[in-house]
This record gives sequence, structure tokens and C-alpha cells, in this order.
Amino acid sequence: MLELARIRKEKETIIERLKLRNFDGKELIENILVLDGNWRESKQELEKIAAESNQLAKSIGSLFKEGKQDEANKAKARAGELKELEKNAKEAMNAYAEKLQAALYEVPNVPNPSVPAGNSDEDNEVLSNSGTIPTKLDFWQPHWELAKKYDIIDFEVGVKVTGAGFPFYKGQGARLQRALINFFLDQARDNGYTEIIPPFVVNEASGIGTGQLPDKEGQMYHATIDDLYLIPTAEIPLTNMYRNELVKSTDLPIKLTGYTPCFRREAGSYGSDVRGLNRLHQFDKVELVRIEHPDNSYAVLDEMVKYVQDILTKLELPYRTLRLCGGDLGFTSALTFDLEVYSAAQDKWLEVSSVSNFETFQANRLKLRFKDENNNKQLVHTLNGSALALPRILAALLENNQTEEGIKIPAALVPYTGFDIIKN
RNA sequence: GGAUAGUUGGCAGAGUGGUCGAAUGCGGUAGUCUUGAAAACUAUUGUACCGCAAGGUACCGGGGGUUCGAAUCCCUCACUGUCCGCCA
Repeated sequence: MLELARIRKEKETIIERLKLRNFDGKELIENILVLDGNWRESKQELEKIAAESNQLAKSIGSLFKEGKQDEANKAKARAGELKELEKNAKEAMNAYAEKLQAALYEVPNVPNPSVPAGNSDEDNEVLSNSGTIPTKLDFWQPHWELAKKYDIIDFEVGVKVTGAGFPFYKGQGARLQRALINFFLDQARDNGYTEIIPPFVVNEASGIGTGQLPDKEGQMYHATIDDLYLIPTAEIPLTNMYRNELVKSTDLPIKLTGYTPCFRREAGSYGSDVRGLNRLHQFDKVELVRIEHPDNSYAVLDEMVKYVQDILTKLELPYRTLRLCGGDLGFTSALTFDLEVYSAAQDKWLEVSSVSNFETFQANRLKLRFKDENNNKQLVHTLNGSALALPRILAALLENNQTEEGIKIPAALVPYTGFDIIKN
């Protein structure tokens, strides 16, 4: 959510920059400013009535004490009138406040000026390519065939037990999965992140805090009996740890990492994109969250991208780095870099990480502030990034490392798996 | 799941219808004293919003109600403690 004060101050810039994401915000922003004016006006009106009412109530007390019954009763009559006025004024103010809030929720984050214009993922800017794309050999198979061949992932039994998109990992597949989680967490720890194991379900306030609610309600599994949501990413519990907090500037930066399963309904997804491990309803992910001083957040964003690149290099996977265009940019993000690995047998780039700077957009909803050098309260900047999402890494590892003997495990992972090849 | 007691400012803790934004203690900040520190003493010290300002409004777990007036009375929800039951 954008800060109202900022909208008042930078109306034109905001409208202009929102165009980068093909968002015509002119009408909405104008409307917000009108509602803001109405709200303030009605608030002043209400407060005026409340002030008189408060004063009157006090005087009634003293009048009774002094035994001036008549005057007291007269004042009571006036108080009754005021009460009616106050009720109406309050309703008017609340109506404006509600409309204002709803309108503010509709405004996406203002893109960073470096965000390229564009409509879809086709317009994302490829910043770099790293690693060597392997040559596809005749016997190479996509990962869902390999999963069957080596009996390491069972999609069918997942359908029986739960439904499509909930695979079972078995034997070496399960161990490889666990090895990746540990590898990622160890890497994060070596880089100064504190490991967290958060709850996998969150309440509504947390969903609102990080921006999944109210917009993307349909993307999350909702346990309605208890009104809790299954997390689609560890970003929600990790960032919400600091909801409504005022941290000291010396507490910054806050660097958190956490492994969680992620649950996504993925309503509306279809086609070859959802084949095998490409898109699941439940998947594992290690997430990084940073809470930063506003002056540092863009340097930190670059640092996080480098960090993810470094892990991909260690896994010996060919990858490319993209700067998301305005049309593909998430609602809450000001700037996002995606990292995609090349999965050879499918001949596809698979997104395995998304690293974003939200600036104050989440912090404003979270009411997450810090005391700056001058003891003023300021909103922090929040960032997060996947490091990494497991299934597509697994897909690429399986597809790219096929040999006649079996699937080779990259050297960096062998200490974690305890084996260097997957074979029958 | 049943019973019961709670939820007040950074913390502890008073406050059962009016002068309570809230005693008191601790803590914090500033000062006096001191070579310095501690102790002692003095003063000060909640948050948010509206307003150019003066000032005003709201907030005693959340929401609603009674009343001219609610931290205080009523309803409701959430959370916490304790006991019982169940349980990894």
C-alpha cells in the first residue's frame, strides 16, 4: 500500500510511473485525493461535535453537584441532539475512510525507474546468461519420465492420495530433496541469515500485511473453520514476524531465511506448464527475507541476486537473469529480478527464484518502522527472494545430468545426498 | 473439549460511573552534585490522527451496547494463565 502522504505529494510522478506496468492510475489516484479531502473534512466536523459533546458532559457533572437540576437537564437535552449529530458525522467519516482504504488497496507499487515497459514475460529484459547449455543427447528424457524410470517421484499416487500437483518423493528422490533443503539453508547461514522454522499457516492479518490479501484470495488454501491460510511462501510468516514493530536502527539489517512447504491453488493454470514438477500445489522452498534501511535496499537487492546466482553456479546449472518488465511485475514489488534455469530435456527456461524490493509498500501495511539516526520513525524497506524453489531445480538437475549410467549429482550436493548418482 | 481467573502506558502495578490519558514504583531523558562514575536529589517522559497554528479527537485486548458522561456496567469475540479431560 502506498503512503497517503506520498500520493498527496507526488501525484504526477506516481501516475507516470504506474504506466510502466500498464496501469492507468490517473482516475484512481485523483479519486483517492478527493476521498482523502472528504475524509479529512468529515473528520474535522466530527471532532468539532465530539469536542462540544465532551465539554457538555463535563459541565453536566458539575451542574448536578452544584444542585442546578434545571440547567443540567437543559444541557442534557442539548447533549441528546449532539449525540444524533455525532452519530451521523461518524457514519459519514467512516464511509469515506472505508472507500479511501479500498481505493488505496487497489494501487500497485510504483515501479522503480529502471523497470522496462512491457506487457508480459516476453518483454522481460535478459540481463545475463551464465553456464553452458548442455547438448541434448538422443536418450535424454524429460524429468517426469526419469522420475518413473528411477522410481524417485510418484505423481500418480499423489493424485490418489491428495490430487494433481501433490507428488510423492521416494527413495533417492526424497533424499535429494532433503539434501537440497539443507544445502540451501547452510548457504544462507554462511551468509549471515538467521534460520527460522515458521508456522505453515497464517491468519488473515498476516496475509494482508504482505499483500496477498485481499487481492489474491483465490491463490491460497483457506482453512475456513479456523480462518487460517496455508502459506504460499515463507515470505508471509517471516515478514509478519515484524508486523506492528518499531525496531532500532541498530537492529538493521534483519536477515532471515526459512525452509517451508508452499501451498498454491494455482487456479487457472493449465497446459504443458503444469507437467511434472513444473507447477505444483505443494512444493518446497527456502526463502530469504531482508528488512533494511531505505538507503541500502537497492544495494541489498543486487547482493541477493548475486547470492542466488552463486548457488546456481555451485549446482552447475545454466541460468539466466531477468529484470521483470512492468507488465510482469508483481503487485507489491518495485523491482524484481527473476532467475531461470535451463532444463535441457524440456528445452525450457524454468523460473527458480524471484528477488524483489518492495520498498515501503509492505512496511506501510505492516506498520513496520525503525527509529532513524535522528530518532524519527520511518518505514523500513522489505525485500525477499527465493533461494531456492526446489521442484524446478530438481527438474533441471535430473534433465541436465542424465548419463547412460544414471543421473549425476553435482559435487556441491554430494556431501548432502551421500550418493553421487541416481540409478536403478 | 469442560471449569475458572485474567488482558491497563517500555515494564511492574493501582484504579468499579464524572475533574482519569490514567496513581505509584522501576526504566528512559535532561540537569544538580562529582576529577569521572555510582548513589542521591530535581525536572521531564505514551501513541496515532486532524489542524498553518492555537488547539482538538481517538486509544486502558478487538468489536458492539447502556448512559448527558465508561478503564469502570452489559453483550460478544480473541488471546493468556490455572485446574480437569484428551493427546504426539
